[in-house]
Amino acid sequence: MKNKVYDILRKVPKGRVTTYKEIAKAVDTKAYQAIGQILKRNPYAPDVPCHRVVRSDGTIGGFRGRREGKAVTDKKNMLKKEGIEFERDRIKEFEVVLFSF
DNA sequence: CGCAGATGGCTAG
DNA sequence: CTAGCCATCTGCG
Repeated sequence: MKNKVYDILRKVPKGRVTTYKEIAKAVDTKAYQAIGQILKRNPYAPDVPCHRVVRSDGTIGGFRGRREGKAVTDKKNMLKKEGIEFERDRIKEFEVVLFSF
């Protein structure tokens, strides 16, 4: 199923983001928690833009868990370049850029 | 190669 | 706010 997760996530267009829950639903899995792990240790770094995945409330989520602050800035910068505005560590137009499968 | 521990986000009270 | 849940990932022998 994780394979599907990657596949789904790869479908996310530039400038859009998704939530762990949405992915879980898309892959027919209730363990959206596992998505966090998958993205954290994203083995498909270039194929799967894990930085486009956020929490259900618009926060970037576990991306700041380990590299407190530094990685966050990086992700935010990447998303910002794609046209996603950030409010601190939360997405501003989250509902707008939110991509539904 | 196999097992166990730990992680990560969402829901409910 | 805290605790629990499910699926996955990592480390060690």
